[in-house]
Amino acid sequence: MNTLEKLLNPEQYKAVTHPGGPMMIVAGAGSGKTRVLTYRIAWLMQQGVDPFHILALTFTNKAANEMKERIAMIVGESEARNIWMGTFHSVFAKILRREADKLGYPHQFTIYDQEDSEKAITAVLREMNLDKQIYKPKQVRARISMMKNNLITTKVYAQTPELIEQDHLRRQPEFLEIYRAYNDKLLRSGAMDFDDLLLKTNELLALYPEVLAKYQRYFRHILVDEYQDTNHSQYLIVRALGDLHRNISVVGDDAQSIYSFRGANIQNILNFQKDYPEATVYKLEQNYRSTKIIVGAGNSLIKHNRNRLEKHLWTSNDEGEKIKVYAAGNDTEEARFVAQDIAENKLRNRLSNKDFAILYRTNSQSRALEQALRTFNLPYRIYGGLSFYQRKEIKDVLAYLRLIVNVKDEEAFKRIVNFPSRKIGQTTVDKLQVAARKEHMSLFEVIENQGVLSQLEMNGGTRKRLVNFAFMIRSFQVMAEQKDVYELTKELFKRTKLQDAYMKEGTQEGINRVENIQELLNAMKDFIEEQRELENGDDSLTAFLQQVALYSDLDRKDSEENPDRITLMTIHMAKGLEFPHVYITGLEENLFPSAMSMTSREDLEEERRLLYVGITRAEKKLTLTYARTRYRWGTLYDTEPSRFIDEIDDKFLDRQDLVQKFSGGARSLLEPSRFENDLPMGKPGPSKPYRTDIPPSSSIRPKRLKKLSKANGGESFVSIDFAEGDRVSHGRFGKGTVLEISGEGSEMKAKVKFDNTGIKTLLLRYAKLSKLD
DNA sequence: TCATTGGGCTTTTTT
DNA sequence: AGCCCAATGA
Repeated sequence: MNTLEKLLNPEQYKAVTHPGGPMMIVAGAGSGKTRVLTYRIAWLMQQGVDPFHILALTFTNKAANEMKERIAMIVGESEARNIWMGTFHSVFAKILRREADKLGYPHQFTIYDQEDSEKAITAVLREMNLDKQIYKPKQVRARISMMKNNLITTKVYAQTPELIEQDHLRRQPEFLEIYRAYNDKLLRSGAMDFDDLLLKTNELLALYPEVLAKYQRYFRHILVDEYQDTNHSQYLIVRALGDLHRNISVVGDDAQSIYSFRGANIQNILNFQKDYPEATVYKLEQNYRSTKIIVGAGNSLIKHNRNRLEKHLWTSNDEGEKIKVYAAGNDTEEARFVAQDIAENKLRNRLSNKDFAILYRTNSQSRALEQALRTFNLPYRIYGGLSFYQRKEIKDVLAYLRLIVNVKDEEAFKRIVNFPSRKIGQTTVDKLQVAARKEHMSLFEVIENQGVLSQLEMNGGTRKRLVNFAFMIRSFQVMAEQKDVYELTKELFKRTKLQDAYMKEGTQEGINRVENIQELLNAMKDFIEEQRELENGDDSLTAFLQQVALYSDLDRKDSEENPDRITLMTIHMAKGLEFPHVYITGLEENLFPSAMSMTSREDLEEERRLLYVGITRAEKKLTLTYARTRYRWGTLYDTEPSRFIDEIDDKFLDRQDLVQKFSGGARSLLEPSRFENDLPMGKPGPSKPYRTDIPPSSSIRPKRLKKLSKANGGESFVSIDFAEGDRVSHGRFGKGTVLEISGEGSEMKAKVKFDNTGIKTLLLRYAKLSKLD
């Protein structure tokens, strides 16, 4: 028996050493799917396959990085890093960048995120004089996205009478025209949206047989993780690229398909054997993650779905505790129960915060939970919602960089042309947009084109200011050739007076924004260092922007200061993760299952799979909660417990909700929970080991997230007293001596003379400064 | 052109 | 309740 055989169960072993040709691994939750993929890739390499010839597609960047690390431990770092591994989006963005000119795009094309796309659509509507009430930009974007994911280009669309008819029935007869204008705008902007990254890859492979042949020869082995969540566009790419060698391995679990709203097509996995008749199918049915109770509960729930592949998940793990079901009077109490339960559990069983996850259906549910956790001084980390790179101030700075890299980028242009104020208003931009469309140019080309610009009706001052703006961007371009991202951004920040613009607001928010930009600068430094450590690293501005565009909140590194935090996230984000103790909250009709999903069997089945994903995240103990009343849009609604609770076999459940008295809920309706305003800052107790430093503001979400990330810095450094003359050490600048301390609280700064790097003034809040004894 | 304010809309999930 | 945006006035 060889080593590999000892590490794997028989079925896993067979899959790992599958000789060649198409194969599908149907891998139940917690059955060692990642393990199999990892070993399979390592095994291939040990068989002599060159890492350059392996393409491994994952669902998140995080999954890709983790897998790479694990492979590196087996075959060595230098080999592992040459595997083509990443998300569909990032891998094909890279390939598209190489081949961009073939599609009429610049190599430096921008990637539009959802917000950019939506704004571009809004601009199209404005230019076309269409009513935003009838053509809701969000809806239009979603429909275009759906079309692109199914390879329905404007051309195909025009030839499909049913679609045109649909539009008339939907009272959106202009949809096709909007779709066209939007694409035209993207092209003129040298920009692709997320869906384009896949669609254009398909176009590239279809239009250029020699390019297809090149990559077909190149990728001798293709592995796809989370195959149940691939959409048609992704499916076609895999099929095209794999057609020569036919070494396609797909791994997935139809019971965990939860992304149909994003175009994912569960049929891809259900039909794999039809697509590849010679395919071998392996089934991983032993669960190594969870207790018998949890596995059993998951099975009993998913049984209610009709559309699925036959398999039976089992485990030899302990029986475990029954799943507690708790009903709270309202959402605040639900949150309080969860927080209290975690606090007790932690003490009783000597657990860490990171052993717990609180999952929910919608991001908006996180608010109440956050507040409750703060009340109990439990440190937590929220994933999702607005990621760092989606914040206004960050996008502002990035817009400058985007424009420097690609002057055609229209969304970037509009974002900053008048920020900080240059007295270039909407009216002027409208005129530019009209001209750009007419001349088939980008906005930037218009303002640099004397002929076109002089035709426009505007006063000389405005025209001059536009020319100045163009000149400034051009001068930054020159600067970008000599400086790295970090240096460039610092200089840019200074010259554009962006800082003043934020500070001028005179609000805490303005200060926070400047701090966030400081954090962005740190991220840039990290990026540069990281890339320079790599042999074939790329620390260019374009590379940075690309990474940032495809960055997801899950990719965010754990804070170094306090990684021990409770995880809060949507179930969607939790896919692929596991935690000893899991709470799933808000199990109510119309919330989970969502009200939007109750019209069709397919949608309802997807909601059920979603809960299945949630349940199977738990290793040891699972708790399900719901609230009898819940605030939605500011009004209190009565709720019904989710039908899914009753679908789980009763023998796995501890139905505390049925024995609870009704008192809690009813009273709390009359008087607001006494915990509501009882926040840690209000009464700072004597011993609060988990102080998270979050103010009890009723502030908006981004601000709160921001404070959370800031809290890391605060926590470990606020307590450190620096004094003049102290010897200190800094991660980047090395050792030095404190010359001066100024400012107070979060604004406290230290002027430090570093032995090798000179004098720097650091904001103690985020400077990674430590005291040397 | 810019700042303020009230009305309307929102919450399904995300690379 | 909170966010975005259009309308309004300076």
